[in-house]
Amino acid sequence: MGRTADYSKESCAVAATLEVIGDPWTLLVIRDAFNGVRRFEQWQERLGVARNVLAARLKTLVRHGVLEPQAYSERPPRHEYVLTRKGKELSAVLLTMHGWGTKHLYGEEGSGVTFTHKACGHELDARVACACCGEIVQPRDLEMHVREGRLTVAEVLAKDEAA
Amino acid sequence: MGRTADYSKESCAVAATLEVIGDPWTLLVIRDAFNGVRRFEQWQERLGVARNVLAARLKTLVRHGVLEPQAYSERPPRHEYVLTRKGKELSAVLLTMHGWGTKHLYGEEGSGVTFTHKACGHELDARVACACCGEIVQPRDLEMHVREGRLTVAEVLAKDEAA
DNA sequence: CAAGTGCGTTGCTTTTCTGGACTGAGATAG
DNA sequence: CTATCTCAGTCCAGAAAAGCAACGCACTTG
Repeated sequence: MGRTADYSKESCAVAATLEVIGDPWTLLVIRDAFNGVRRFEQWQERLGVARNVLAARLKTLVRHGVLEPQAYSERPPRHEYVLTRKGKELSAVLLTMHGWGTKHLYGEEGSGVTFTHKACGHELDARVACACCGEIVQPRDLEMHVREGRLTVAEVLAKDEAA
Repeated sequence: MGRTADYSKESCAVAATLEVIGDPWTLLVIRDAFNGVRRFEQWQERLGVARNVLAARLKTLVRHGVLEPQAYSERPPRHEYVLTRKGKELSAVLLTMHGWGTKHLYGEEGSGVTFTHKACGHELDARVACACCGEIVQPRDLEMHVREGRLTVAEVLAKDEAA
């Protein structure tokens, strides 16, 4: 494609997140990472994504600390990519997308991918809860606010890559 | 850009969802919709997105039933776009992205956009909960499964547009 | 020493975005 | 009753990014 979309002048956590995981394929790379994929060839084969694009995605995910390269062989020098804690916490995004797609696109039968909640053993139906009061958040309970004078996405991402 | 990425052969609710909201700008269009934006010119001005791209995005969001055109003037004939129920439920995705970006990209001070949970009056810190047992879902509690023989994303989206 | 594996890079084509000008129906102003 | 303004787009040239396929390189295996 040409993903020229540039959200960097915004000053919003959603826009900043999109700057990290908003490229085409990126979220599917992460999804597969949750399913145990760790190596270039595995992603390439499963997704059918172009090799140069995959290489670019892996590079930026590492740059942003979502994936971490880990050597699994000295000779020949080979490494695999594992999810960092930061990366694992993207499961929240994956789960809500999965939930929405299951409810509104796939029907009852569900899609070819499911998540199990090991704590209770059931297939997970994800809801968003408020960390403060614990209630399930309904769209009508939301109010969005905009504040001025915050760091732009560009500034925030520069810091993020430095870290 | 050139978003040529084609997930349609996949058979996964995440991929299907990406096919609807995975285009650049789309999620920011929806974010602004939650903030009360309803008209072409408003989105265009706020986001600075190219007009043709915005027109294309609005069209596909309508096609997928995320936005609904609603006349607000007969003469001249003008309409605005309002979120459907399906669209409002994308708040879950927005909230988890916002949460991740706030935690991992912006720090304590937060970004320029916040959500308030009207039920408890606090700034919302979104968590993913299991609808079945009510527990907050930790990444480590997840297990992903792949099943065969499900509808492909292409098939599901064709149905969705028909509906 | 020939072929294979894992992980990319390089080059060329195609698709999509960007930016800006332009259109068209109607409202508003003088 | 012509001239400008608003809204909601469309159109077009050019740039940026993805798609595809071939090649490179460092080792290993037969």
